[in-house]
Amino acid sequence: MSIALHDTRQGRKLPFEPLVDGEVTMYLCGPTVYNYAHIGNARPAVVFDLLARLLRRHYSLRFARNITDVDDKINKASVESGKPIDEITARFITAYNEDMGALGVRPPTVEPRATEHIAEMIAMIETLIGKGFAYVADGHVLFDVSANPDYGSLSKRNLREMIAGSRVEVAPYKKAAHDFVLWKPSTPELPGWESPWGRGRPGWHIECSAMAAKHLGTTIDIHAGGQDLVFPHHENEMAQSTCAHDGAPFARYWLHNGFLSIDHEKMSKSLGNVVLVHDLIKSFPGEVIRLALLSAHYRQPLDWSDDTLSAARRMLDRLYGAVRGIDVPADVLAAAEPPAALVAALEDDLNTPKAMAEYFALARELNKTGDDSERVRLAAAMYASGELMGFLSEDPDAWFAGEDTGEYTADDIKGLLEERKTARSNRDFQRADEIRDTLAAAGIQIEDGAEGTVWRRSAS
RNA sequence: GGCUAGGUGGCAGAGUGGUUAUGCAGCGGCCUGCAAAGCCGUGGACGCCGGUUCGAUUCCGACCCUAGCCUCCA
Repeated sequence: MSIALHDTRQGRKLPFEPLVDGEVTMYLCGPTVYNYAHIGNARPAVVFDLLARLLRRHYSLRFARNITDVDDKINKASVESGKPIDEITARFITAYNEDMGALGVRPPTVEPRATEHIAEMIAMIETLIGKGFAYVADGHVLFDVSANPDYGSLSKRNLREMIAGSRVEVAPYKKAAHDFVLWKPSTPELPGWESPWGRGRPGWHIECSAMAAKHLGTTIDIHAGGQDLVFPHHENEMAQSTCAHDGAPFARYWLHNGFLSIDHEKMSKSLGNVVLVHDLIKSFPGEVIRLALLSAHYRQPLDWSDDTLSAARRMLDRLYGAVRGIDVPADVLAAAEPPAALVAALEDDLNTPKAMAEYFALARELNKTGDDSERVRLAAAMYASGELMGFLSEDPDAWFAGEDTGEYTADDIKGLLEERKTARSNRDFQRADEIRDTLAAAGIQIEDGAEGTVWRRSAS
């Protein structure tokens, strides 16, 4: 077993070795809870859930995914909706976990909330001030980027370029344009906590540094997130943590997933093309959305369109079709393993397209063989692969039955198929075909197999 | 303007210095009462221009194009 991961900082694929033998720590930047998660938010959750599943095959994994529940966007949402902040954050934390759960994302080991770690943030800020990496100015505490020569090594940019490219007005209390806020004052109506610098709230980056240190330790193995977080968020986290911890490395491997676009456009409120997972799961099985998100390699850009989902649906139909009608005893299932080639593909920097190709190869092998014990063995491997990747969690018949549209219930269909069976045995093919056509018109396809007739609702 | 990734067959999307990706769609066949599903076979590709090489889609350089970041953003 050897896992290789692409590290953003070094810009290449590296063999993965945890700091402590047999144990892995991983931190993923989670949601800011002011709205429902969109499909772009879901990509890192799904991708790194898959990585977590893979890592757990070999290691004891401690996986933290934070919740940002103090943020100016939340404050804004509160003002706009007239609802208290607690109500908003509670609602969207629940919604996030439900939505991600529908996509097969398993809960992380810990899900720390920013508001429950204010003391740790204040302590870390005090440490940074004490060591000369931060300064107090006009009620704010700022990180002094110039005190950290390593700044820019993650996002591969240097200070001169950043200053030249800066389009932001520099706040008057900053010593330098690129210094960023660790703590800022709050007005009475805004959420705030008492601190050595007065009542205020944390800056955008310190929460992750504080929570990662508390729950995973000074040096973590894997830090993951979306590509757009590389700068400034992760660069700043790395600077804070490294400086607070006397130069101890913050994250040993930095993983970033590529951006998701919608019909070749950036997803944005102004374009009105934001796709919410909350809405999508009303129309599509979670596994279809999950596969759509995993259909491209995680570091590649992914363009989302109607075709993405229908293609994923057809792929899953093929997988479910292969295992349909095969009873796998529980003990066989428990002992089953995914094919080595599939695992190897995932262990090679999460090569999901390659893994899917191996998955289909397994399905083909299963479809080909007529040997019953072999079919059971291969079906068990199909399910074991599904367990690893987050697919085939449904009963195949239920999968193909889909959502009951109300036109024909499963019992109605069963009755019609009985009638058709009789007609066929009487060689009354006209009546048999009539029934088939009737069902087809309602979106129900039937398949006559050696073991009888099965049916499926075709994708809407 | 700077930084970082990309540009692969009808579509999606891996990968490789010379030999099949895979899925969907197409075509031919098998199976079927006919279909469907499945199986077998099959056509079709590596942005452009140079260079290295016996040989490049794969390595190097220039160019063109696209995306992300440089500002809250997964």
